[in-house]
Amino acid sequence: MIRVAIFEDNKHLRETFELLLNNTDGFACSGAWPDCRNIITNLEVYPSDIVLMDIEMPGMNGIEATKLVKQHFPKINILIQTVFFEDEYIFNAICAGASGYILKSTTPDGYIEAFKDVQAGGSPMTPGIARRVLELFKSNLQPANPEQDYDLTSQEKKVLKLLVEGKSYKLIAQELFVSVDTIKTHIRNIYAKLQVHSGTEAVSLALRDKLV
Amino acid sequence: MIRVAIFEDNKHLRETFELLLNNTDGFACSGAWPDCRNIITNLEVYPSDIVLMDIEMPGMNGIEATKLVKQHFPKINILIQTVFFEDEYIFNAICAGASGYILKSTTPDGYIEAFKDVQAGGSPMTPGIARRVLELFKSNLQPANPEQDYDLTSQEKKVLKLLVEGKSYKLIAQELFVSVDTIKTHIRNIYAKLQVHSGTEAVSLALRDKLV
DNA sequence: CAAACAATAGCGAAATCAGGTGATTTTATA
DNA sequence: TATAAAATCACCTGATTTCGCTATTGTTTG
Repeated sequence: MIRVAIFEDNKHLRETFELLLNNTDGFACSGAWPDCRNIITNLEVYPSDIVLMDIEMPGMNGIEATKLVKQHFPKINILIQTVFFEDEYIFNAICAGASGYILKSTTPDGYIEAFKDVQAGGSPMTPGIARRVLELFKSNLQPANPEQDYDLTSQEKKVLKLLVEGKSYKLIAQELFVSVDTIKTHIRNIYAKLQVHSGTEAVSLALRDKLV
Repeated sequence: MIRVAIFEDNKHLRETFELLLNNTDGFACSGAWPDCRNIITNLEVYPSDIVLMDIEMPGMNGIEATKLVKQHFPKINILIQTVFFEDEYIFNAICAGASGYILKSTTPDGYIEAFKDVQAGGSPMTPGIARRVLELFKSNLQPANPEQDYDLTSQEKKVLKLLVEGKSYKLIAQELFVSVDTIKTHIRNIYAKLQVHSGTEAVSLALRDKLV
């Protein structure tokens, strides 16, 4: 029996969900509330496997509530439903720990499917949402610079790595068993190749372009 | 009419897809190949809206092929299908520009649905895959350190930001319209708060913990 | 083999930085 | 309005860094 708690401010929708769940084999509605006041207490009193969460609600919004629930009940899967398509919402919902994100246009069967998917460890998503997630993923993850190699030699890479770790010339020299003057030479060459003029600049560039 | 090109090394599957597409209203199979040799030429000769791409294929694998196709035909949507559930594959497929990622267990109707979703600008995903994407998203995007604030004041943050940009004390002073000695003081305080002893260390930490 | 490159090393000078100490003014907030 | 926190500035010292030039020793490669 999969227990689903509903947080949805629209009375009609809320009651529809409740009815749908209680009339579907294998499902039960563990509770339905119009807002997230006392959400933690409510979920303590009415144990649930899944929370269906509306984003736009009076008082605390669904994303804040998601964070809160995840803190107190990490095992509960939270399915976000909304009419909003905004990247901002999607992004925040994911970061808050949502296990799924569906649009409100979904059919009753669609909801039941989504609940089953969530319970099985999946993350149902409207394809349109999924596309946004992929785009967000790409734009946030790929640091633009694919093929900037700067032609650093292996020794130069080692030196740069140690520089990134905040080591001084002297320490780097010790670590690589060479003289400080050699490190000076290497760093001079690194600066020339990266077109920078200070350690901080080099470190910045190295981290941004993933040279280390 | 949605034109779908198939790249799938399994002969039986390939022919099944061809049949399915040619017998579904609104769809046509623009071509079916067992590998990605001459994929660009093939797609030039047989224009397509969607490519259904297997990952595991002899010769060039589906992810490499996806990259290639996206380079030449940015408008073609590529639907990856695979039996693999590996994060590595999912990650690379997304970065390569795939518009969807479904498991091979999908039903014929499921494929048609997926094609429609892709054509409508969505990214159909098996819920299990979607979960992996969300996890990847969270782990790759949130760099571990949510609660390290270091209590930097707003001016200190500005200074740190400029330091990260590789500016010297003198330049930072000019930019903030204060004296170099003030900048020195700020940087001394920043170092104390971050527990570091050099600019490179501070920049490293700032970038890693997203303080800027 | 000669040329190019990588890695090593040195010297010197000017600039910059890291730290210590102390102090004043502004701003926020209880 | 009193107090704390933030922001400002100064002076000093020693250490470190940046950058100029030069040079030797291997290694690779056309």
